[in-house]
Amino acid sequence: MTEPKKRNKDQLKSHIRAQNQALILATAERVFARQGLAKTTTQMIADEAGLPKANVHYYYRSKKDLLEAVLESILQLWLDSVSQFNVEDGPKANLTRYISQKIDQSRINPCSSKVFAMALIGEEEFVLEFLRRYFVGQLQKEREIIDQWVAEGLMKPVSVEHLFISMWALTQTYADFDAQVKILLQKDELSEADFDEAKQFVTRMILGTCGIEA
Amino acid sequence: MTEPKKRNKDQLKSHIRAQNQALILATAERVFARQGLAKTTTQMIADEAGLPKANVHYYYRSKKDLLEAVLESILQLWLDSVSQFNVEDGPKANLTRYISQKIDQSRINPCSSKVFAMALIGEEEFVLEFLRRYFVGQLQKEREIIDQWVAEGLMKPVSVEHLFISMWALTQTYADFDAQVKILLQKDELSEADFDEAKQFVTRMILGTCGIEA
DNA sequence: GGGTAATCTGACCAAATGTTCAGATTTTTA
DNA sequence: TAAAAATCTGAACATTTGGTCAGATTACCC
Repeated sequence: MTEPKKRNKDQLKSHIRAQNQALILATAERVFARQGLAKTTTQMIADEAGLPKANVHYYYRSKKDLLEAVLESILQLWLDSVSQFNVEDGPKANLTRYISQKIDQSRINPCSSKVFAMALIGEEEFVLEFLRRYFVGQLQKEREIIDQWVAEGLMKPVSVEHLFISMWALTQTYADFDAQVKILLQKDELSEADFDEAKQFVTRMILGTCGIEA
Repeated sequence: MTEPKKRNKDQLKSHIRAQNQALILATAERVFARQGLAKTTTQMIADEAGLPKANVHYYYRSKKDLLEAVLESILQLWLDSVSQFNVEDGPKANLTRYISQKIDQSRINPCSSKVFAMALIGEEEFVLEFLRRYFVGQLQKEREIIDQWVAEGLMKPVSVEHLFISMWALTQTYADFDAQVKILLQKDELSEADFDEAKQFVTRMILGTCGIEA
């Protein structure tokens, strides 16, 4: 069966499973990002992973299952690597760190970013459900913190929703639409320096909007 | 043949052709935006247009041809409706107008915006070629104008590339990732008022970055 | 109204693709 | 080491899909 019962409680013994699943997930993410979600075939993923197609289907029953597993790993990665706001450090440090972490993510793992964007623009129910479950509550927390900062005179009042929409748009555009960015910047590949410039530009923009001195 | 010789010089007489092509293009754009480029089948487009599939293929030899025709019409629309910078009016009026026009476009024709974004994220050669041919030169013109404004002390010096990347990201996110925006704003549909708010927010942000008083 | 060009369309086809499955092979357990 | 569980895989299948085509129908011109 595709979901075999563990022989005993120590499921770590099944390292073959973990290893192959990781290989398939990483490969699938890359192929999805390069080819687009619908254009990608299980055959492509299998070939690139060096496995027969039937073996891929042994671990992931359907293409949809595989895509959702990829999306889940992407979302998990993000939850792990973007830290939340903490009131004490104030708006400047928090916003700067948030933007820096988001852009680092886009640079270090552009495939993740692109697959997520593709799923979002294609309105995949899986990611919409995640956003509904996670982001709405998250935004509420952030709103409270920002309100507090505003009350303390640490920043100007701004629309929290539009602020986050803007930060997402600005930080992800460099990964998601890298083809466009590369053409505008007239570069074959984006260097770390380009991302650092982007980081500075976006940070200055956001801090300025919040009335925070740079 | 698919490319029939016009019977006489007055090709306007062939209104059937023009009419059906327009119907197919408009329908295709809608379906592409809703389903994604690869998931869309010529059958879907035909059904939604109320035509047999073979009739669609009579006007557009292949799916790729049809997609490119759609993209071309989208790009043409944009060239027509976003006016260029003119030095005399100064940075504030120009930037404000540019942002306003871009967001209006996203609101009035969300399908166009989304199809373009899908093609861009999928790195369709057709749009990349357009960007190379058109945008690079366009950016050069805009850079000269902005340099002039900076020299006249009308605005702070900024990276023109990042400025335009930012304006594109900010103005299009409301159409391209409307699903995400709707969830964050907790609305079923975005109203004109939402877009106006976005317009103000983005404008304030960009003007601030350029050191222009609001 | 007759002839020609243009348009339309049902039927068909070849290729691609997601998925299944039976049996071979390997790994783990007892 | 033998049984059992897990993993692997070539081959096959059903469906979908882009695209074709011959013949019917309609529009247009003289």
